[in-house]
Amino acid sequence: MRVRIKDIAERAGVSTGTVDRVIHNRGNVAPRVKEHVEKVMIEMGYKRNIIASTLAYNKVHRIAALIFEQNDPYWHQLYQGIERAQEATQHYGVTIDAFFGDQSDPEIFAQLAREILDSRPDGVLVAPLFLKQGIDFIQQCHKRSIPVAIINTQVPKSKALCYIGQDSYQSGVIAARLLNFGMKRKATVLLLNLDPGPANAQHLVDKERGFRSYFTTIEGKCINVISENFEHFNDRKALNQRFLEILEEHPDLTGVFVTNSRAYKLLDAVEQKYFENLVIVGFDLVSPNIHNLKSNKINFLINQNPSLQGYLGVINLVNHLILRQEVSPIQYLPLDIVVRENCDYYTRSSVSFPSVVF
Amino acid sequence: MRVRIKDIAERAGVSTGTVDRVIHNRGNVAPRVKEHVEKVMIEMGYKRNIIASTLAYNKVHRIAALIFEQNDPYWHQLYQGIERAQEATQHYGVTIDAFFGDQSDPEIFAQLAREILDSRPDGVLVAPLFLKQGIDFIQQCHKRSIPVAIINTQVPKSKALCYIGQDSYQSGVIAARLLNFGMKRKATVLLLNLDPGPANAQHLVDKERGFRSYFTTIEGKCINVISENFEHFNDRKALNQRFLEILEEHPDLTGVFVTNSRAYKLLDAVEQKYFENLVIVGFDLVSPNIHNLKSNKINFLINQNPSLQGYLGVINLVNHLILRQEVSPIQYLPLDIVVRENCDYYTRSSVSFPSVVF
DNA sequence: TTGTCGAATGTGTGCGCACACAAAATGAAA
DNA sequence: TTTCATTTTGTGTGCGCACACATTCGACAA
Repeated sequence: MRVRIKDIAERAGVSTGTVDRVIHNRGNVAPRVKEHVEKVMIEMGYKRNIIASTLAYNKVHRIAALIFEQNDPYWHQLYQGIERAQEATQHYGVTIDAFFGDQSDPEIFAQLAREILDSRPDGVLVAPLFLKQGIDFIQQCHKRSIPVAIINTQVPKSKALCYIGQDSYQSGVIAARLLNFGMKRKATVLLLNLDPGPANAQHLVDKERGFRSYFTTIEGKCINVISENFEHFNDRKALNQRFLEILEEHPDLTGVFVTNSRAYKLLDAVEQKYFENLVIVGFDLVSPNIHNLKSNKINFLINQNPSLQGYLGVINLVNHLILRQEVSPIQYLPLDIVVRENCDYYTRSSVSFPSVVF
Repeated sequence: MRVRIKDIAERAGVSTGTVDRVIHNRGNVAPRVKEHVEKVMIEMGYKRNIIASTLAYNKVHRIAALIFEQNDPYWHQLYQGIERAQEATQHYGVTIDAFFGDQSDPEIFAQLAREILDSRPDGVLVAPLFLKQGIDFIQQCHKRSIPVAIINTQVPKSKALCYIGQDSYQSGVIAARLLNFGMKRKATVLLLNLDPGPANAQHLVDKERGFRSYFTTIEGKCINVISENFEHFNDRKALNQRFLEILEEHPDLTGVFVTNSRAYKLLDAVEQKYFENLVIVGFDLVSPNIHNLKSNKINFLINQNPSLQGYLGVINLVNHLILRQEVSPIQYLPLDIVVRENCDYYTRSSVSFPSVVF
């Protein structure tokens, strides 16, 4: 049988109230008594019964999540992870409010951040897509002693509780390694940002650094890395035109690395025949990408596991807030290499989320 | 606020005792009353408060785990996962007894199985390495209404609660795909079982089937697949000799697929120079393998994630026993492709096991 | 009508803990 | 010494549920 407060109290010759005060550091305990009780607790190996504790607290913990539009498949997956965590933690009195920003509008992000701060949540989960506004928000939370779990985009030197996501630099390295597999001695590879641009998005910069660095280390090959930012990724005509220009400029192009989940946009915009000799590496198991992976148009996808990011973000907040556990500040998720043959096992959600807390 | 039994009772005009009887199907409730209470429960969206329920049950759930020697790195990792699950679920009154078998002795397995049955556990976790003895054990548990979670080795048509592990067939396919990357038009590949043999181990058979099937589907290549069982994998001299024989026989050998976690045994036994033009694919992130991966001697490892198997096995039993959740009968873990560049992210255990149940 | 027996229903207690409140001890001032 | 404020310690209640036990009801026979 586990040791209870009552057992400690008996052995120490005090009441349960006193033991309670010692455990919670409520003060008003004679120093000598406190010391003694602490000794007995260690001796008997007391561990708080989280079940009973949670029940007695009878408190609601509100977590606010600042993420992005649900109609983007990537963010939708992330939100699903959060919902799963919500289910898993509801018994502990956790409620989650999600706020959905706009990927192309930092101002909306800042506005939502203000709303969240006004609502005084117990914990915050944030994807700080915009570096400046993100840092500011995290700072404000820190000032109010609200723990913050960061996902998706790592913010250096932040005062957050933890970061959960990938090592962007290394994901660039992996992408390079994958492109390198079938590559000739001399070739050109394209790094393509289908994104508003790396100006305010550090992870794109990191990916490029990792990508380029890999090609400088390999021996016996001479790879020319070119990079391109293409902001209006929904304009298929323009994207098609630009890509054909690049192809013409670089007839030895053998690989394309799309730095986010939008590889499918490229494949949608440009005629199939141009890809026949190209290796394509992209990110994320969103359905249009999976479709292209299965029909051999995309060769590799790197899984960022957004749903796990959302799930673990919440779980870590709960671990901190309720279970009062140590939370490790940087939790890099694996860089899953996904090909046609192992794709299905990553998309089944039944496994990745254990239905159990602690 | 969540709906409580008390709320249901009030609204239905009965006592909490009656509601309790309805919830637990204890009988002795007038049919009309039962129906009414059920209706009110649905109306108000009642959900059992697992925290309070667990506390009130005040029951110890004993889980027995039948696994294998701890001094093998693979099984050691699996045991670590079980220990982690033990920590995570101790608050729910779960205790775990581990029984360690011998990989080369089915009789010990059977003996331990008997011991476990005698101890009348509430749930069983088993790695049925030996098909016959495994099926028998699962059968016996079923007869005694003890739920069984199977890990590591899938047992077809078993009456177990669930299987958690890899799809062996598909892992063979992936291995073939990985060997195929750098492969010439015409070549020989070796499938090597460093194991007592596939006689009683279905997963080895499945892996070979998957492996061979891949090479029959690819076009434009002519790959010769040879397979070899080598039981005395600890006899370095013999292993070296046999491997050199194979090399001599097949000068066009370009790839080796070691079907379990013992790829490092081959590299230990044979001189390095013979591997220079060989692609090696193995299983599992055990430290001698990782070492060889980092020094580029092993090219790919497929991660079977034994620790996650152990962890999820326990978690699923808990989900079934305590949380009374539906458990999906087949839970294939991803076939992680591990190379030098993403290896580290798989070996960090901080992430894969969320510290939270439900 | 009363008594009986089984079914139906209600009540009370404890699980281990958090916290409010009551009680006792201490110590300083009168 | 008494008084009173302050610190220290003890007690009781509730969190939501499971379950044992107490009570009431209803049908039927005597």
